[in-house]
Amino acid sequence: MKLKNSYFYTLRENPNDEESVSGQLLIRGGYIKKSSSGIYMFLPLGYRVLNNIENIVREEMEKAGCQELLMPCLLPEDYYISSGRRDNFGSSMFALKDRFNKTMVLGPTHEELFAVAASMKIRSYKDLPFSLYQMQTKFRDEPRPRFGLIRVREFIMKDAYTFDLDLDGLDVSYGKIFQAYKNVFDRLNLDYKIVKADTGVMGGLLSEEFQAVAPIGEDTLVLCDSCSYSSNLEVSTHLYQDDSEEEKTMELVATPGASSIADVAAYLKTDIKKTVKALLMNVDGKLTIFFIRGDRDLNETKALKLTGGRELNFANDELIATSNAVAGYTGPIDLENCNVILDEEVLHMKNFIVGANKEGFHYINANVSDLKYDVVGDVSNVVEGDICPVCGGRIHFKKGIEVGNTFKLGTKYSQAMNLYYQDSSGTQQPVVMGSYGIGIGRTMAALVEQNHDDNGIIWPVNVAPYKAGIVVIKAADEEQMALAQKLYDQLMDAGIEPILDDRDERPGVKFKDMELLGIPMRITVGKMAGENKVEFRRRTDSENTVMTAEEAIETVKELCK
RNA sequence: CGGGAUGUUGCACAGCUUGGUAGUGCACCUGGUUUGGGACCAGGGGGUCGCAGGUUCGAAUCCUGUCAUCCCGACCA
Repeated sequence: MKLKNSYFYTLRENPNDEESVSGQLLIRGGYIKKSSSGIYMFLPLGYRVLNNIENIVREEMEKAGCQELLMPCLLPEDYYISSGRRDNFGSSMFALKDRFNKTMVLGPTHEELFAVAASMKIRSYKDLPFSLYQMQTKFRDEPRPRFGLIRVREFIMKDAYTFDLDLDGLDVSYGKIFQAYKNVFDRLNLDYKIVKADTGVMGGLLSEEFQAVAPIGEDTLVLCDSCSYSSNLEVSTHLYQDDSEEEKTMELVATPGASSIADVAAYLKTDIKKTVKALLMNVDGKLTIFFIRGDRDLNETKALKLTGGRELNFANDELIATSNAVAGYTGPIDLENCNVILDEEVLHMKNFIVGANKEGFHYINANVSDLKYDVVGDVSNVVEGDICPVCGGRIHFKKGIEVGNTFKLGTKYSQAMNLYYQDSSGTQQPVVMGSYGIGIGRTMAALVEQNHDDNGIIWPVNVAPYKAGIVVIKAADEEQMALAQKLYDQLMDAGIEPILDDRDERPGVKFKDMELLGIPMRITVGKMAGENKVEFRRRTDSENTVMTAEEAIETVKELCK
């Protein structure tokens, strides 16, 4: 691409409405442009990067034996009603009416439709296994899109689906795609972790996430210092430490004005870890009170799973008033008319402090035998320094961007969508499915988050929109232009399309743009053009290397391998 | 959906408190001087001040409503 007469622009300043580095750099480099909240144009450069990532994903999927197809985006909502997911997605699904007043939706993910496609092929056990995938635009009406391409409402996802006879078959198919995903992210040179995760709205038996490590990530990855334990915070567990104190007798003490757990601990001059706090929640309209150690947070995913609830919010005063709980002083001693849930960790605590259900009072030296509760379960979040559930090492956190996700779905969708096969004994059996996604745009953003400096993006060679850039110092100089053109032609012949900056700009502008864009290799054609000499430098280098034009071509070819 | 903020030319912003001819930097056009890390000088083009009402002789500025965008939270593959 020659910059003169090409669609190309860069911005010198950061956009005022973008916080993430990846969003800022991609916008400034003219890769993407926001069209509305969470919806972006992929401009020529951005589209090339997107295609490069897609092609790597495509190659690995094909290698794993997956076949590509293309599903529609616009679907009757009936598919999701059949699977029972219409309500799960709720308002995060874009819906519209067609001219016959039929409700259509924009697909947020396509398990249902793939099950329909699979049903065309599957009659007997001899038809299995196989797998399908597509690169396609997905729509999710996120409550709060943010961070450039990281959380958006319209995005391209590579989604794949496997169809198997049984769980053993699923394990094999799952393993193949899982390996393909590792290959993809390894090839992209992404710093990533694979973590166990909640199955969420997808349902099923197992979910694992591929998380690009980045401070801006919205997921918390729980990792062990000494083993390979890795898990999303939403499903992480830890080993409990038993308090070795002798049990004492519970005692009522006045704690005037101390209604927050931090106040209570300070007032009684105790470690906050010796306190048990109450979280008064509304689970599907029922007052549910969770008791967890004072320094921990409630984990909503676990809480909902344990209670079997669908929606969890803080309880309002009206709901609290239906019980004898006293906000700020709630304790699991004598609660009535509510569901009382004790975090499992409390069973390992001794002589702790709890609310007395009496304004201005707490109990000290409480023990589990003093408590009245309905259910015990793990409902709290792990914190850094907790004990690894696998090896006993210490836990630490990292932030991650979820770029890929794999699910063992089991038979949830095949049963809902009537996808059965006949086994060798002639009986109908539900097909066992798996589902697998990679966010292409999100992966692009994650790469920028991990690969940039003060001057701009630093693309890995295999996703860069152009692998090499030729900067002509003086475009009006015929000798320089002729050599630049020669380099351009030879790289084109080698199948490596470069950028040729033939604009009538000052050198500084050209260098800055090349760096902002993140072009991995730069060849500068300047004063030494008459001697057939150029300067070469990689985006990560701080110095130029002088070499002949031929050497420069060879170096580019070498680094592109 | 709650809380906060912001909408002024392609981009980034000032002006608003205290109403009176629409500003600055970058980008763009013309001319000149420059020419190896975002040049300089001179001249120039481009804006229904998000939108709709209202107050006023007069509104970018004050009031009401509305829309959009961002941030925190809720929510979320």
